[in-house]
Amino acid sequence: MTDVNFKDSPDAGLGVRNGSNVFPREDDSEMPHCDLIELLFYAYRDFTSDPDAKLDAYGFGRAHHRVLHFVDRNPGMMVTDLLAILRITKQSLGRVLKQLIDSDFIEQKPGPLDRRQRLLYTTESGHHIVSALAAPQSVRLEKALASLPQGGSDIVRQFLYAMINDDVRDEVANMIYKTDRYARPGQAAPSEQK
Amino acid sequence: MTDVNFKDSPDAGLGVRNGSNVFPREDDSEMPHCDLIELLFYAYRDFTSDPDAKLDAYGFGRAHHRVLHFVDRNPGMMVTDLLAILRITKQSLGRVLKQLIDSDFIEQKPGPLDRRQRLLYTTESGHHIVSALAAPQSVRLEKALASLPQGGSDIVRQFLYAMINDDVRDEVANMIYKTDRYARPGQAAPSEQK
DNA sequence: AGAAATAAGTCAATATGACTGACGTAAATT
DNA sequence: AATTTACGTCAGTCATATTGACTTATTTCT
Repeated sequence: MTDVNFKDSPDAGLGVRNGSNVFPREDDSEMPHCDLIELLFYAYRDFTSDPDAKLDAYGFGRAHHRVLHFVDRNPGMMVTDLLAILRITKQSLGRVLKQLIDSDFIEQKPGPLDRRQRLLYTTESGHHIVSALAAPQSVRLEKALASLPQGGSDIVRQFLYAMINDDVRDEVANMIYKTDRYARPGQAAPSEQK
Repeated sequence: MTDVNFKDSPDAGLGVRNGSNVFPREDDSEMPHCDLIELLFYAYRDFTSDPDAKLDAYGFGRAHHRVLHFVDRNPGMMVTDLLAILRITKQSLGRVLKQLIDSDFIEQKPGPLDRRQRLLYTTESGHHIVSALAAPQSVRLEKALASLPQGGSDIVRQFLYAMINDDVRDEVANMIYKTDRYARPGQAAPSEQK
């Protein structure tokens, strides 16, 4: 049923699944790294499928997930920042963000220094849903990393990092690897939310 | 302008970008592997952005890219196989596939053994567009892999492979790592197309 | 031979996530 | 005082996906 129907191919399974050297390179002459292009597709397809079922229960989609995730990890972030990360327009974000605010998963507070800003925070229930959505992804990652030899997870980090556009790489690293309890100087931590 | 506005954070840059041990783990207590979740998002975002500009020129979207890619790599594949790979419905595929056939990038031939089938092949122009779309992605991958230590690319392959759902992992490996010149026994190779 | 399953396609209606362009408002910066 | 920035909104559109029902041809099963 989930049979993709290529197993009767004369060369099916050639060189694959044979101990430690799992992936010999195929002929690269015409399309180098084609296997990685496809592996990325499949890996991401299944990785993102994890939270989808849970999202349905709330009537949300992947767009909501992304917003929830980044707001949760960067409490007090500006709408503009979120737009730059997601690479979408204000209008596209608008509907999704409104739904999340209306359903009390995300909260907006005026910026204490710049009152034009409406800084974003997850509510308690927002934080919970983020954890619930991340859980299956964490499990999948944990299993995948566990299958690697020593130091494998650092290699994977390096690889993914190197795949990001050069011009935003540093910004991204700052976003990911910071102590995010106090995103901006003089700003309230999420735990201080009313 | 592309400033994501978190660099004035007191801890900006903490521990990041310092030589070989580029990525120390942050506090994992609340959300393990959160950094990898985000790295995957950013890496895939930029990876898929490469072909998007070129696709626009043809009036196509990512859906067309996916179809073109998999048909090109699996000449003579069935529509049903494509649906299983892309995890979309027949109706969703229908429109995209029709456009690709109408614009002469994909060709359908009745299956010689089972005449219900309409096996899919890329035309010459279809094959060319696939190469053009893959080129920037190959370059990005090449650079990313070059930045890794010895054996890094195999680790990455292993990781991505392990991220795929267990139940389809073998099928996927067969699809990726086969000699795809003769996808089915007794079937014409793409080079034999009229 | 007849029934059931499969491969492919189609119709209609709908949802989601994205887009462009224009406009408004408040607040900060120059 | 003028400009820029942060945010929001209105209106219209497009691409990609969905569900459900139905048709046609062909193969397979009993």
